[in-house]
Amino acid sequence: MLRKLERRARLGEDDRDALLALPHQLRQVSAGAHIIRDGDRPDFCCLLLSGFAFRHKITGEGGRQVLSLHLAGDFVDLQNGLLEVSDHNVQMLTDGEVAFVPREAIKALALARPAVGVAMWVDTLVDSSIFREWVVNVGRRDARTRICHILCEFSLRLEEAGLAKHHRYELPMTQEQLADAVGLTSVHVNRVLRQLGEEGLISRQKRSIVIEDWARMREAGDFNARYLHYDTCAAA
Amino acid sequence: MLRKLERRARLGEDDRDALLALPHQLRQVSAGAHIIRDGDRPDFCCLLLSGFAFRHKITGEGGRQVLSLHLAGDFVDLQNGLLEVSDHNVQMLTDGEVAFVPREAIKALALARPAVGVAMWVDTLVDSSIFREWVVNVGRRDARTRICHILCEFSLRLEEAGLAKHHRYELPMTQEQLADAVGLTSVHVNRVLRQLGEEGLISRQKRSIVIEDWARMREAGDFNARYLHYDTCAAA
DNA sequence: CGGTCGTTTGATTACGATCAAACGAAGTGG
DNA sequence: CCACTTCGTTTGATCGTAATCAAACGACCG
Repeated sequence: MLRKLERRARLGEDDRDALLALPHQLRQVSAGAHIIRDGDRPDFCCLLLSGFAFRHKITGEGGRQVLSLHLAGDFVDLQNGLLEVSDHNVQMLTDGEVAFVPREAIKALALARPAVGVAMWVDTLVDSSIFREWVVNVGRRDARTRICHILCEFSLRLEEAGLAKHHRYELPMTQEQLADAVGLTSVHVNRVLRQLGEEGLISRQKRSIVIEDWARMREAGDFNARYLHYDTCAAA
Repeated sequence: MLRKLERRARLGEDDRDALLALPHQLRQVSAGAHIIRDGDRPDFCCLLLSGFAFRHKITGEGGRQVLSLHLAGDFVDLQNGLLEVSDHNVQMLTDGEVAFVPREAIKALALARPAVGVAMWVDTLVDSSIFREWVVNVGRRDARTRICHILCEFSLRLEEAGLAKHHRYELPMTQEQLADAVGLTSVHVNRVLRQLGEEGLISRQKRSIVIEDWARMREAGDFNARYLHYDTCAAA
């Protein structure tokens, strides 16, 4: 779980020990469970140990916008270590296990061990980059392109986490949740998915997705993995 | 210019001195000048001293999505201090002055003075929060709501920076750029602006905007300033 | 004085939303 | 074990918001 952070900055032995020594409380949570709600003043931030989680916001009209998907190993809400009040919801997508780490411990760690602080910072910067790409996705791409794009992103991220191979994976969300991630209705998402299947770009049964033609899919989704910053490591 | 950072974390005298001692190169830049391009490997990050800047991405189809607006005093591209390659463009909206600070100096400062590192981290976390709100804005709100929302955001941010008063300000961008920020066409933005004027929510002449009825505007824009995190200060 | 850029207005089109309904799978309870 | 509910998926028909295409206007600039 801290393999991710280590990729983000060069950490010493002590740094790693300090991370592992973080006080925390483990909890089993089931699908749909709320971890944090918009407006809360949480006194912890949460590290996802297994399962999937997502962040989202609800508009005044009742619309939901999914903001991000989180995999096992993600520090889902590092923001909450430093910002006073949460500006969005965090909810479980599947059953899973979460470690709750006190805010103060995170802050203290960042101050006491700057290398760890920088690693966590980089982690949130990559999150930020993904948000930017999502702004582009929902703001300036048509339905088909949006969906192809997000399917590409999921494929790479799941593969990177060892949860997928050969562009074949289990979609960790319903079509309705997917729709809320790309700013469309579930009805339209369903139609586009069918069409992508007919065109031979993907095949699927239930939630299982196979990207049959990565090159065409990349093209169709206007996808460039640069924003995932897989190559970045802030050497200390 | 470092007033902003000081609001984000308690800094000591030494910390402030270290910030002011950052090596940098001043440059006058004119409207439209590119500061960083998508795909660059910059060796600096830039602090905006005067004028306005914005970040944006271009899709494969040629569409532009504006990602953020930056005011004098903003560390526009702190990401570039730590991420290897830029995932978006940064461009000047108006003439202005920019200080270029070497990447390595930023990294070194974050490691040597953790309190400053945390302050910069918090700054990027707030940026992140704004990106999330923009995802919601373009993903799940209709044209009218989007535009009201962004006009509210600009009003507060400009006022906070001392560049506006009583919900009256000079819009730092053209309607076309505004359209690219909210994921609409400039034609439609223009129509909505006219309509908002007719309804008495705003009045305007050229770029000058007055929000005539803040309460109704907030309502119309589904606007809640929480995501700007003005109250947040990570005490050391 | 033309030329460019940004704004404004009109007419038409189209993409995706909405409304509606059926279906299958999984889970619940009698 | 089967009726029944619930949830997610699928398909069809219609509607509406914002895009597109087109053109005129005003301001500023060289």
